[in-house]
Amino acid sequence: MTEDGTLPSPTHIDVRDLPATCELRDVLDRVGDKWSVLVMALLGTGPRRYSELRRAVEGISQRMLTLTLRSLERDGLVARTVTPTSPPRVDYELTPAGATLSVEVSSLIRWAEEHREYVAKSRLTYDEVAGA
Amino acid sequence: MTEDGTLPSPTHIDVRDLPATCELRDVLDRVGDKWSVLVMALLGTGPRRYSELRRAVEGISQRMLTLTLRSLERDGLVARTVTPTSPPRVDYELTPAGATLSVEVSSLIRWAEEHREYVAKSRLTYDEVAGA
DNA sequence: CGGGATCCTAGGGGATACTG
DNA sequence: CAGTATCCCCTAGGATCCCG
Repeated sequence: MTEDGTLPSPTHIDVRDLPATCELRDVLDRVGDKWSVLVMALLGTGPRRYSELRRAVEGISQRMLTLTLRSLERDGLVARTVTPTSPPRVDYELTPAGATLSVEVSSLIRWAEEHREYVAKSRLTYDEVAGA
Repeated sequence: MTEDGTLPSPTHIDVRDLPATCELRDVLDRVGDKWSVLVMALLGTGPRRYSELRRAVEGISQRMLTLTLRSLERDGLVARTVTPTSPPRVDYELTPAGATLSVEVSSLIRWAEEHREYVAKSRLTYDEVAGA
């Protein structure tokens, strides 16, 4: 809340744990969204063209890829470079700030890879107990 | 890569970078969702009761808190303990696997905190140029 | 090739009310 | 206290077509 700089009411508990939850949210939303994390991780390995990203992220629609890239660009995490050849060529690469995020995101993906089976198993067990 | 329009090396791109994108997705979705990351981070500092979480995560609806906790439990990341006193008491804590994720998630939050201003500034600049 | 503009639908998620 | 159940809105996001 409090966009004007005034601090939120000091009466609440959480602030020590999660300072400025609300304001963090929209930064985290970028990380949290469906595609950004994949795109960031990919760009972490080097610049990519639009079409490369489209093929690499497999399953993303051109609309969402564009939207994702725009948001990332807007947030200063990705830089867009247009080379007006014909056909046109557009490259995307991480900014320095983007690179630092990419590191975090990549370790998140690593976590997901390492725990994929565990999670799958947990779900089966849970559903089994609850379901039937 | 290639300065002209020709393709770089053949179909090399994604798989080694993002193996099994599709299957990773539903694990990442848990991280990516709006509330899980906050809840995980909070639980990373110790067990919490339902009502504590509700107040701490401030802004979450009881519905979403329950849903979030259920998913996390289902994924084997959070353990639920009911103490049938009256009034009833329910505690949530991270499982060992959950704890490892909590670490990742927390560093993500730290990133968000550290770059909040940068992101905000970037957005202003971008919007300004775009002429919104 | 790299997008913008449109249309449209599933389901994420808030508000509110009820229960053991 | 710790949920469950309903209603309902809204927008994330896929599909499609077009354009420089």
